[in-house]
Amino acid sequence: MKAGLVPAPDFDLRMTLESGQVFHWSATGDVWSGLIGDVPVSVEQRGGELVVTPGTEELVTRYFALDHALPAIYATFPSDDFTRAALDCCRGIRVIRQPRWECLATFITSSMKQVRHIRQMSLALRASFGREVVGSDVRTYPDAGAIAAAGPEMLRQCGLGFRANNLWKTACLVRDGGIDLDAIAGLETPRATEELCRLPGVGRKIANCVLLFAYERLDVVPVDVWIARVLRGMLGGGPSTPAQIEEFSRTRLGSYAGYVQQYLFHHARISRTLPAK
DNA sequence: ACCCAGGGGCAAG
DNA sequence: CTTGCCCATGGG
Repeated sequence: MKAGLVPAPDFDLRMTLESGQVFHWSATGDVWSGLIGDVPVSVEQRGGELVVTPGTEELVTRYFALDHALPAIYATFPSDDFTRAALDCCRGIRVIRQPRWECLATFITSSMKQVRHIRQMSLALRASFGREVVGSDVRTYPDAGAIAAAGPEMLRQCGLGFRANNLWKTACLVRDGGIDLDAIAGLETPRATEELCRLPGVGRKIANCVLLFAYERLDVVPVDVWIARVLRGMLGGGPSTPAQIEEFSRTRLGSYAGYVQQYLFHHARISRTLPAK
């Protein structure tokens, strides 16, 4: 691999970073700057290659999951009109491999917030409680100890509202060993879900976000208001309870249902109009 | 002024 | 098993 060059077939950097998975990258022209963990990285896509900060090639490859065989994953997608439209629109989005705590904490703050607000809170938390990194405008995501030490009132000043208590309590549990985020990687998905749902502010939806984005459970589907709408459309009217929607997502979206979900989500969000039946 | 946002938790029916 | 309500904030 040439220094600073990373092969990136079947990849769309911009859409991946704008698809509501991570919230701390910023673009100047076509050059994206951010942190992968605590490593400052600059990334620019030129066709099927990425120009990256020299020395970060492997890190970038792993973070953006450039080893996922996208054509094979697409082959498992269902063939309905909704999914086809989403794929046409969003081809090249990859499900990023995120740091566990950063992902968990960020999605605890995400409840009943728009993507733009999640980004604001994330950047505020980083600015207030993260560590400065040479070569990066954005600070690291504060670890559990830093969030726990900050206390709920300080967290609320970052615009978290009622989410401040949940984030603080969860941070205390993580810091004090009440839960082991690394150990969850070794659990079967149902057990892992159960473990995550013990945490304050974590229910099925956020647990599924964390499992998909930080534990590489690519079959898991977080059902938010957008996905619920799309899946209701796929179901074709009638009464569709949350339980029915979950069931549908598990059984009808294939073995990479989490990938399908990510495409449906981003397509619905950017088109602002649900695909016609 | 009103409405909604990548929800969760708990009480009540 | 469902439905209703509250939590609190920012942006359209």
